[in-house]
Amino acid sequence: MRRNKLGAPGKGVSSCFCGRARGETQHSALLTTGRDPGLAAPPPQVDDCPPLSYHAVNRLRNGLRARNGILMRRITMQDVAERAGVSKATVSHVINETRFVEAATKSRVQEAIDALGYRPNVAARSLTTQRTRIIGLIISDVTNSFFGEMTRGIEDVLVSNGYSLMLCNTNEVLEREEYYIDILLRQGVDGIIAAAASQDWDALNEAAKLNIPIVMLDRTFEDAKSPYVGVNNRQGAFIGTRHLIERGYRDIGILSGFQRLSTMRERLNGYEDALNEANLPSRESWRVDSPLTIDDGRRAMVQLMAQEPRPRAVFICNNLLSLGALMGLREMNIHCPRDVAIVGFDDHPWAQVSQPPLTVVRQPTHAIGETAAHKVLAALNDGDMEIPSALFNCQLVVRSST
Amino acid sequence: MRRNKLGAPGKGVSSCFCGRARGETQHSALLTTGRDPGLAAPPPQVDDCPPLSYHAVNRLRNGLRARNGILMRRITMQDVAERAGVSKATVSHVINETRFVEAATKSRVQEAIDALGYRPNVAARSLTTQRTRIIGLIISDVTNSFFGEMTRGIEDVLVSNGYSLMLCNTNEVLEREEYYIDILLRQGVDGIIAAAASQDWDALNEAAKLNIPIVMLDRTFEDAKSPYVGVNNRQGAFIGTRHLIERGYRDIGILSGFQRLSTMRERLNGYEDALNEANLPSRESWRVDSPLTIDDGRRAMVQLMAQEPRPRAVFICNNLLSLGALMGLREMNIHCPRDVAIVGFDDHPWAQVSQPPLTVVRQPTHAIGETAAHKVLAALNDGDMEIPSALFNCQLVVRSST
DNA sequence: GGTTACTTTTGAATCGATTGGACTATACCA
DNA sequence: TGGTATAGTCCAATCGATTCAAAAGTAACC
Repeated sequence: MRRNKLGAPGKGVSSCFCGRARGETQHSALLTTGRDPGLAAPPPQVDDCPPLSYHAVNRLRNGLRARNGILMRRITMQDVAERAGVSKATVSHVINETRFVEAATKSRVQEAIDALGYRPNVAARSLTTQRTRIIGLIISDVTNSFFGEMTRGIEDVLVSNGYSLMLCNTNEVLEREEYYIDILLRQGVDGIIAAAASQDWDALNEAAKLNIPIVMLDRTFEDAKSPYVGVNNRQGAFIGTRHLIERGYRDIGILSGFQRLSTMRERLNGYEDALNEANLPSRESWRVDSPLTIDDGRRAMVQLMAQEPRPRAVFICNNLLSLGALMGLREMNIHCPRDVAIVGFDDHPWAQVSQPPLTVVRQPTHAIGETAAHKVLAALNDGDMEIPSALFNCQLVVRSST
Repeated sequence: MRRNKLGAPGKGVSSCFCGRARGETQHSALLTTGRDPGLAAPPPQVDDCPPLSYHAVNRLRNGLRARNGILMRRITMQDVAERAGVSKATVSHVINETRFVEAATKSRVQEAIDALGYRPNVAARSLTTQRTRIIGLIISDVTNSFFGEMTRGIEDVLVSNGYSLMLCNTNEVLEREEYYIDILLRQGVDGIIAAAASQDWDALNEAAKLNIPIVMLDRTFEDAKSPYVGVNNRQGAFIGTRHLIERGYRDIGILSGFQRLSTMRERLNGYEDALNEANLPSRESWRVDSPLTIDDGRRAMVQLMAQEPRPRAVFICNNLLSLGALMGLREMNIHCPRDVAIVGFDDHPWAQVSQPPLTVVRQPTHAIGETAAHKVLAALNDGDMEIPSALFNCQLVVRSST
């Protein structure tokens, strides 16, 4: 029992590190090493030192050594229990309020916690409780202000409920989405909020089988088995397009994203609803689909405006496309709104200072995020409750581009 | 040993759920419950069923029951081991490549993993390894495209190295920052990247004591003990201001953020460097500090332009302020660049389509994020290495506002 | 056949919490 | 006095992995 496991040459960790301090009064969490563990020469053996657990050794080797040379052993519940003179169980019950504990005991425990700066280990807790208090968020790109603002709304709600957010940007790449879902499941997230890149339930099904609540954000698809939070895209596109009609435009094109996204399909529908209502023809060649990036938007707008005849107004289905479209018009020296009017989808502060300030259909992004977060939490708190979807209405914000 | 712990009335969970399937050929992960666990009436007792662990019971009660009525027990390493006819240890070694395993054994294990759809439990792994492969990111607000883009850069690097990102928005509120740091430490993050709201090392010191690598993002402060990744703000402000001078402007004001942020102090310095170089006076009243929001920027700009005499050019220290400033000018009917020229800090696509398109000092946001991520990972991989700070240069992008 | 050396696999301890059941002490009542 | 109820704690099993030390198997050589 005397042999010191740290004595092996080459490890370079001082064998003076004797594991935890014993005795009631020694509760200092700071232990110092005499030598720099980075060096290769074996330290002198000190034999009246109990062996270290391999975990302790491992931690040492892995560098749990503060740069100032002071070692901080992790404070565990056991330390708190010893200092307070109670059992681990009691400490746990104080922390989680899972059982009644006498006031005097409770305050002794609390003092010990404060004095030692105890911080529960979430991994250990998760192992028993099977919950992590982490929610995974899958979106295409935080850089897109639309997703950025939703993310913010989600995070606000989560943090005020004691949950953390794990962020995953898929860039609309299916493989990346699948990869992330796998990662999130390994991490054991309690729930997932997803603006899915995929078009079916397959990728999310893994999560569903493990009964992890899922909330579909922004988009959904036919066979989705989860609540959906987003806007009424058809209504949004409808009011946007109708606004153009009311302003007297009759030749109205649409710059849309790929139709595999439910949002884009619905927006196209709303656009056509408005045209139909006004008995205006919908011209095939004025309907341009494009990937949802600024540059693709620019190209698509150029393509649209190069046509003969060309539309006098365009409904644009996404903020990145709008931005690109403005760039395209600038390139072609086409003036907006004189030569062509524009209504965009998604509002953002810059739309107020663009040339021209953009008329847009606004989505309540922050509220959508908040709602989505509330729904995952609701599902977590009551696993059996059917969580209804939430559909927000869009709002028309009229500026100078129409 | 025959009594069934699930028999307690009111729990409403079928006692037919007998824990894991035994025997070699039964490896189906799907177990069905006969009744809806949501109902209150106690199910009939089935006595030849071994007792469940209280954890199993707990999980059941907590609703690990897929909505389609199919229960999926979590697949553990033990299951894989049994199916492959080896021990847990061997499975672990196959997965982590920690020891040589014979090719035949290895492939048997791999088959079992695939067949069962085994997914390691990160919490359990973290408990022994003391690592989580999670990096915490503390920023003020993802909604700010500057942070959004850095976040993106960080996430890209992390994910391609098998790490996950936990996102924390502090809104520049100190308490929130402290709260988050505590949370991150409980979660046991491996490292932290922080655009700190605080002005000293206190908040981060907790993390430093636990020897968790920290990278300061965008800002730093005097006593910071960690590497810093950001831009040379002084140089950036210098070239921006000098550009104004070169364009012939002599009455140049500055719209800045609070001087407690290192970035803002440096930018003010750069601005003054440029004025000094040209022997231009720096007028106290043309130096306006403002909180970093769009609306505050608008107000500050209005205040600045209401002065008599007023500056003929303004250097603006942040993208939100620039946006607000443009709004303010629009309100006051002041034309840019005719009445006042503007150079902003931070570039963003909308700066190309604003009225007027903005001349800006651009920071390589994505690269900053990537570098920051690389630095935490480097610190993790070699705990003893001194990680140097990285300072990027800014780039002037001339558009029409000057 | 026995010893040694090496390869491959396994048993069991461990990480740091949670929690059901049991234990102890005191109070209350008959 | 003895039995029961209750309040307050504690013991020990458990979650699902990692990893040390050692066992089991195999080959080589005398």
